[in-house]
Amino acid sequence: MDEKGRTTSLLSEDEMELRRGPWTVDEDLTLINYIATHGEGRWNTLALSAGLKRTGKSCRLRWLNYLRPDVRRGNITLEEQLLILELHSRWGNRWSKIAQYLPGRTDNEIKNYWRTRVQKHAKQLKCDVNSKQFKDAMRYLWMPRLVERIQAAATATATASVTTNDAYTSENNLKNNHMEVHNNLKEKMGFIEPSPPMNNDFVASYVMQSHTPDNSSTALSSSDSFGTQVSTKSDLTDYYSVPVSSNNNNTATPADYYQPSQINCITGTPGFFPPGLDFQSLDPWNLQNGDSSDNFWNVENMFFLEQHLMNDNM
DNA sequence: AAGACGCTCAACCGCTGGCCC
DNA sequence: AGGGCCAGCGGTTGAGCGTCT
Repeated sequence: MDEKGRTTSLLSEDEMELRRGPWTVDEDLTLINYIATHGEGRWNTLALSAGLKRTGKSCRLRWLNYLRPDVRRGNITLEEQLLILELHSRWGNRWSKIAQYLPGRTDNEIKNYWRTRVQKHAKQLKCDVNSKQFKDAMRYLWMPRLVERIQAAATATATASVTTNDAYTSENNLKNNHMEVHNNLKEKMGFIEPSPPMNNDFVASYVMQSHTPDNSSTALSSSDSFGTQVSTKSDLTDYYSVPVSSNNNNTATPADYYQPSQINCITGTPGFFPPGLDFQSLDPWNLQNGDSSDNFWNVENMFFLEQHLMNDNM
């Protein structure tokens, strides 16, 4: 018998009477205590040594997705949603890769978010989640709207912080967290941003890229930037190397996203938006209420998107 | 009140690639 | 070189819960 724990292979699952299904509190405590003492790794032997009648796989999953102390619980934030949408547009279903850029979130959680929220909307629109139409809708409607909501929330919090030190501290912590996420992203990509925005730079980068026509021909003009193909480093460099205009203090007006001419310029897709459609009159979002991106899929937007998809399919 | 339905998410399954012997 | 084991990944399932009718 070698030191790699091959003793586990000598026992069938039946012989070990392995448990399946939901974990009990006792099992959780056993696993936590064992890892606290001995550390992670060698999951099959860990399961045996800890006296858990679980497969190593099951132990690993329970630990990584639930018991790990740095696992973040709670709703996916707007910033996280934006990041997920963006990263998924670049890497496709590479959940673990995407999860690397959302500290504390697991690949399982992101995958579930995608399947339950994003794919649901695609289904409602009767289109494939991987179709160009849906991806366009995501990038040109959903994501810009997320940016707007994030900025609105930041503005509201900043205003409140004038009178509340605690709120100020909290906001700073939030910003620092986002900065950390984004800096981590840049660091991993080996990209040096030329002129970092002052505020939430990840969000700001969206604003700047969409306000920079020159850039539209690179990162945004083609459906190639969606797809499931793995993005190259140069793709990302293009994405972040947006010439920073005079507006580097994150005060760009998100409403610009909704101007048809600009969007057509960006997409290079004539007819994507109906001529004369006043996007600014489409304000389905309630900035004061709710926190869910689901708000986007209200009657007006659904109608508009369905119309677009129908036209596109004809 | 209760059954149907839909949603969420923890957990499982099957596969793959890497490592070790 | 080839077999066996392991960790990790993406896809899928199903229990639990809330909402609707």
